[in-house]
Amino acid sequence: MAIDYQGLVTQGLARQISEKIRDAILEGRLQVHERLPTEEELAARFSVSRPTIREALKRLAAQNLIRSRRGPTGGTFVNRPSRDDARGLVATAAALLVSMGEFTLADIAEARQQIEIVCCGLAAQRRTDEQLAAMAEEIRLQRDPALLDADFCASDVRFHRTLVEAAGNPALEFAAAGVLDSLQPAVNLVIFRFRDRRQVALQHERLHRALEARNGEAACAALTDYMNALRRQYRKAQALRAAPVAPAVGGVRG
Amino acid sequence: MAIDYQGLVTQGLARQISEKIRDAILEGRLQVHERLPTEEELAARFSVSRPTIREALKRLAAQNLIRSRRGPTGGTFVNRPSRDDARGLVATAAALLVSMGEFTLADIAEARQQIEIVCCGLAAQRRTDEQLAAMAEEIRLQRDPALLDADFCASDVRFHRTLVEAAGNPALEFAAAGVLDSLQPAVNLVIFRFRDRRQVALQHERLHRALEARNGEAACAALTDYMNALRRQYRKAQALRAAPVAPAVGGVRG
DNA sequence: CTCTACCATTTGTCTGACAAATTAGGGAAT
DNA sequence: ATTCCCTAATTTGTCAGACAAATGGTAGAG
Repeated sequence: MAIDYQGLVTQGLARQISEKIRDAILEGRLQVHERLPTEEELAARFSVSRPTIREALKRLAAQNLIRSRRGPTGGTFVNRPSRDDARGLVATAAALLVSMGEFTLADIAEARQQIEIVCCGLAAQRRTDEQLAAMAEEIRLQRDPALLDADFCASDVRFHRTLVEAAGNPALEFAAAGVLDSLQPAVNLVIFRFRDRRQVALQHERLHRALEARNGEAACAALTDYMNALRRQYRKAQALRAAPVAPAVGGVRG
Repeated sequence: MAIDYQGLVTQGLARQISEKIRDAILEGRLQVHERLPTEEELAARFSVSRPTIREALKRLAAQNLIRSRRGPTGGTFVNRPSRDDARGLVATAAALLVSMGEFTLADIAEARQQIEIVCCGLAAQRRTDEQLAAMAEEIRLQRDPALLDADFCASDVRFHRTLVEAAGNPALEFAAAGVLDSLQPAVNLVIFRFRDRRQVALQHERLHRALEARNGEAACAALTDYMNALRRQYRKAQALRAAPVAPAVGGVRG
């Protein structure tokens, strides 16, 4: 392969430029909060026009890699990527894959169960009192009969996110982000009609007590029961969707 | 909160437009492979200029949500998001977080161990012969003394990715993508000098045999030993970095 | 010394234009 | 009649210049 021919320039200037800058950030040649040259200067450096530079910067802005401000002290700055930003990116990607049917609900439920079981073991050792209190607060919320279904689901997500957080491992939290923030709502949307909210709150409380006592095995058992119940309800929902005698399930498409 | 004041238009037109289109895709109002209007028509619809539309489209292109082609049958099309694209996004985000020091190496190692242990149990039941063969091939590669360190690490990553794949759960695979594709190379870069390659290949083979026999517990045990050894070597590397008597570790910054 | 008004700088957006790519269709040659 | 090539049309990619909006600094007035 002695062929290069000057690097195949047929891929779009903006794309190449954005990748150059992205690599510079990833490799640390551009420090966080460092201000990069003005758009005009960048255009001169790369020998392209300003709109092209702007398109390249937009690509990076879409990934939250840079931020821009107007004014004399303004300009384009390298962003410190926050965990929440990363979580959002992962959640979006996961949501897309779900909506395209790349995952089955059974896949999602299983992945969630396995990851959360891991978290239960770790959280039993490492949970803080604050995290315990946050879980208790969600349980209290979930007991409110006036709570809307959507809010109940949101509370459910927050509860389980707190569980993962209580495992005290940011890397694990990152890995779980996609499954929790995006996949669980998908599950909820399908089957929340069939979920007994009091039962859910009860199981949550059982889990909470186990973590309070730092009893990892009890926590795992509680979670397993919870997930098994969820799976039963999911199968029930699936059966009804397969043979929809009564329009019990509201159509997803409005 | 009776305040809205027409929705705060101070966020950038391109951003708003890209979010509108993104939501349309996520909610299924735009089908995959559907062609959306030409840039000119979009500009007219949104009452903005074409560069603004282009900036919005660039943001979406950066997320692989759309693709563009020139020509009469060209235009902008909705992309079917592939798992590899998603994996790439997650890996990039993870790499960024690692380079910013959001995760410690201990976090990463633990997350990897926990997730892979889960996969071991599932893979013992579900692994296909093809996956088994792929693992064997990697082991054969890893036994080659002429293999470069970088290639050895790459083979290591592929081996473990196959393990996750053998668990037969796409959602779990997605969750593990960040930890495997991006975090493990980071680990390898730090400590690969200290890893006994024959030892690694041996442990891999032990894992391979356990999966071949569909023995989940043996697979978990093999992986645990492997990860514990890795952790020991990591601590050794860390100690050397803390007190660098000899320049055994090449600087990362060249 | 403090506050206000102006100003310079930088990004955000617009207008208009041309270049490049790619397909459709017509015309010519076999 | 069929096949090949060439031209034209359409759409994105890039460029150039300009003005608007925001924002922080600074000079001047009280």
